[in-house]
Amino acid sequence: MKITTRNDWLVLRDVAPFSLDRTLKSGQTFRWKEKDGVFEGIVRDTFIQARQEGDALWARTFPVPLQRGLIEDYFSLKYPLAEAVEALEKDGPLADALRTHPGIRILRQEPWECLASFILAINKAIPQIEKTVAALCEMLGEKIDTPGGERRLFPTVAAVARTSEEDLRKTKMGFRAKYLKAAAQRIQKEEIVLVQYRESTYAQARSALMEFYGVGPKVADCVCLFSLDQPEAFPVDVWIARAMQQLYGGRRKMKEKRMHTIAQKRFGRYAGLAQQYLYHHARTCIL
DNA sequence: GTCCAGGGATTCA
DNA sequence: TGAATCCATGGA
Repeated sequence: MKITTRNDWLVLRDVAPFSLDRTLKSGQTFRWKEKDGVFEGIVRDTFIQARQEGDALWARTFPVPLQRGLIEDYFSLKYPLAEAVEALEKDGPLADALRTHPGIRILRQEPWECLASFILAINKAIPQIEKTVAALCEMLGEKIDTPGGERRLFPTVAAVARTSEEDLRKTKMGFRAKYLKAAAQRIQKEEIVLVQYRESTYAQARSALMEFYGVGPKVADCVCLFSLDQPEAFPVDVWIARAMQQLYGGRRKMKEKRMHTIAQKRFGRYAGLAQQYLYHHARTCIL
């Protein structure tokens, strides 16, 4: 990867394999918006505009320009994706998904935003999740000025913790409000630092997350995979369950426990990546 | 009106 | 242990 600048744009060349579009639309994150091929989003305190031209990723950041490290880190551009895909392609049933949707990478998100977002995602459809997350940010996020207008950061733990369940529910999060508030209050009270689980084993990180009220195996796995450097995490939602049943299940109904066993055995340290391709494939093609 | 969604807690057998 | 049931909400 070679990086140059054009005015305040960063140009990251030779990022292949990488698809900005598929990566941001594969259900990992809920705040990015696209117009005319330009994606706009907020990562931590930074507003980002990004577009892809072939094997080059163009990006600019506000208010601090040229945040090359942030871009490389968030999009996992240094992750050896070609090597991972080559290994996964040896698994026959997975080959279609890998070939049909090249360039999906696992984002490296901020853990609190990731945890909160996937609590809000419980038993919701993606457009609804996006609306609720947007409403929550609008209600509680800090304002920042950007060239695209005024935007808001994702709300802090403290901001959520001090908001009543009744007010949280104004964002249409429903029964998830008590889960979200409980998580924020516990993090604050016990001074939990979520990024510490980047240094833990997958099993430790997963079980620690499941101690949060309202966080089960699926939400814990999403947070492990999308924010805590736990690549073997394998979130099983309804789409993954269907895909696993169809590709690896045969006649009898496969239980969730077995799906995790299969993922670990067949995909190992690439399980999370395999899951992301299966998820996108299930939603766009096979089911 | 009915079913479903990047599920989890609770209740019941 | 494991299988129903309830939970809010909006789109299809």
